[in-house]
Amino acid sequence: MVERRDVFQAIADPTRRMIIQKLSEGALNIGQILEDFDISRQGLTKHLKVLSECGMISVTQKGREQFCEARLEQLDEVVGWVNASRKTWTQRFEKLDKFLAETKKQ
Amino acid sequence: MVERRDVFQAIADPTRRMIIQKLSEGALNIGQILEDFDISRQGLTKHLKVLSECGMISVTQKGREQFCEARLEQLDEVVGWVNASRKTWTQRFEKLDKFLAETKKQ
DNA sequence: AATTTGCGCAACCAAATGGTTGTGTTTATA
DNA sequence: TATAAACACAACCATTTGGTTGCGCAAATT
Repeated sequence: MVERRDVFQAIADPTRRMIIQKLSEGALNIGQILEDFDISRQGLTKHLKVLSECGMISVTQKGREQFCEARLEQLDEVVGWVNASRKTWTQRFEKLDKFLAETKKQ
Repeated sequence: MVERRDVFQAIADPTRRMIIQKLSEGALNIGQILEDFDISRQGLTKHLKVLSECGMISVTQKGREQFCEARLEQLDEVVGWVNASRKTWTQRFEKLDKFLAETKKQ
C-alpha cells in the first residue's frame, strides 16, 4: 500500500461522484449539499475533506458558511490516463499491421 | 455503503492501473504480469479478480496458463461520467450568459 | 515416473474506509 | 441578549481493502 488520496480514489466512491455532479451546477455550502444525501453532516464532511485534499473541490469560508466549488480540471488526470492506455492499445494493432504488411512483401 | 466493484473502484488502486496499462500492450498470463510487480502472486490474483469482476479484463484458460486481456471499452463509463459533469459545468455559464444578456436588454 | 510450473483456495492480518454520535465554537438572527 | 444555524473536532465502530503465508492440484517438462 503506497500513497493514497488522489483523484482516482476521490471519484471511486459513488457518494463523492454525486457530490461532484451536484457542485457542477454551482457552488454550495455544506447544508445545501446535505439536502440530497441521506447521511449525517459529519459523514458528508469527511467526503468533502477527501475531495478537498485532492483538489477536486475548493472550499471558501464566508461568514459562518463554507462554500464548496467543483474543480473539474482535476479530472484531466483521469482522462489523461484513460487516453494513454487506449493509445498503447491501438499502437499494439498498428505494430501488428506493420508486421503483417512487411511479412507480405517478402 | 452501497454497491461496490465497479470500474471507478477498479481504477482507484495504483497497482490495478499499472496492470491495465501493462495489459494494454498485449495479453499476458499471471506470471508474466507478476514480473513487473513487487507483490505476491496471491496479492496480484486478488487485483485481477477485482478487474475481472467489473469487466476491465477478460481471462481465458489455456492449458495450465491463465491469459489476461484488457477490456478498455469499460473505461467509457469513466469518460462518460467526466464528460457529463463537465457539460453541467459549462451549461452553468451558458445560463449565466443568457441571463446577463436578457438583463441588459431591459 | 518424478519434478517443475502455473495456478486456486483458505485463513489470517493491519490499516483504511465510510459511517456514526456527542460536544464545543463562532456567526447570525429574533 | 438569548437562541438558532453552520460548522469543526474527537472518539468510536463495522466492514472493506490490500496484503501475506501455507497447502494442494493439474498441466508440462525432464
